[in-house]
Amino acid sequence: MQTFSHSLPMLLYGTLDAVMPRFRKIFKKFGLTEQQWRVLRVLWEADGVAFQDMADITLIPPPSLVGVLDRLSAAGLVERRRSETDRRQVSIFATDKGKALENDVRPEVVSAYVDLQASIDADTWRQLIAGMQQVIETCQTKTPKTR
Amino acid sequence: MQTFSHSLPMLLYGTLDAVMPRFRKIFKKFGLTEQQWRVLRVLWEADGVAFQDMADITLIPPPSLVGVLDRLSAAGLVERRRSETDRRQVSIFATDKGKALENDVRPEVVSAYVDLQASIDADTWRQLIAGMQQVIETCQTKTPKTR
DNA sequence: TCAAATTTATTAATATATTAATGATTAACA
DNA sequence: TGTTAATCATTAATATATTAATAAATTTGA
Repeated sequence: MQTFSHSLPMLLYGTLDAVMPRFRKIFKKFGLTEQQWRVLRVLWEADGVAFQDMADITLIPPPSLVGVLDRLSAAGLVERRRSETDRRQVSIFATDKGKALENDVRPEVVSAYVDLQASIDADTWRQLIAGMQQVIETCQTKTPKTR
Repeated sequence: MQTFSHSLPMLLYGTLDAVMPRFRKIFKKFGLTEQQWRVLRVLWEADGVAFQDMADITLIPPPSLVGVLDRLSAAGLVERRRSETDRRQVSIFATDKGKALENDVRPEVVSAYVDLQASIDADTWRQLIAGMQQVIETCQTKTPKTR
């Protein structure tokens, strides 16, 4: 079973399973899911993001993003605005309520992230990050995005 | 956005998004989903696996595994057998039809995996694998499994 | 200019993830 | 021994992923 469990995909899944529960616990404390947090995290850094860009940055597939935004809208945390120049396009904005969440949620998330990073040898961490970036770049040059 | 997109979780998700489509295409060619393939992959190596062990090895959460096994059973690829000594426990076995799939699917998957690995510098690959193993081990010593 | 092709967000259908709860069984132990 | 606690697979409810299809809007090219 060694080969299987030590394969790149299974280790990627396993690392996420090891790392994410602690973050999800924080999100849940504020009534957020992981995907909802990703959307807000992006808007806090630059409000007003095109739907497609949001999908690309958060890595949430467009059909899933529709539902995530529906629920964030229902919670009064974000709102959609249709472009005047091209009425097919939609941009997403954080509401005041959505913006206000940042001060509560983000410090805890940052703290957990700092703890995580501190628990790993610095060189190992750097190589891990660099390795993933290389895999991503290599794959997308071999299989360029259709868009 | 750099900080966010270069965080460990987002890079893990991004790497999976970069790597998995090619494999999923192969699975689909044989009518399998990724999770169904994982279950069969385990049974091909050692038939007759306890439900709980299957969940642990495949990283499929037990509630999801129930459905995966239901569909694999309906397709005639695996079967459940309840333990005689402890009737709570269930073990999973591949049927002849399930076993027969190995010769068709696995070579293609192995080939894609070899290609993937060959596209990445050997040292980078090794460090990537080692880094993830270290993160997994570090996290599970700090948060030992409840079971 | 106008019909065909393309883009954009969305819907649809099915599969899986997450968290909590449940029913059946077994273990613990007073 | 009998009752309580723990285990195991499963169900339930909701959210997300995957793939294909669709409706509305825009672009393209003859």
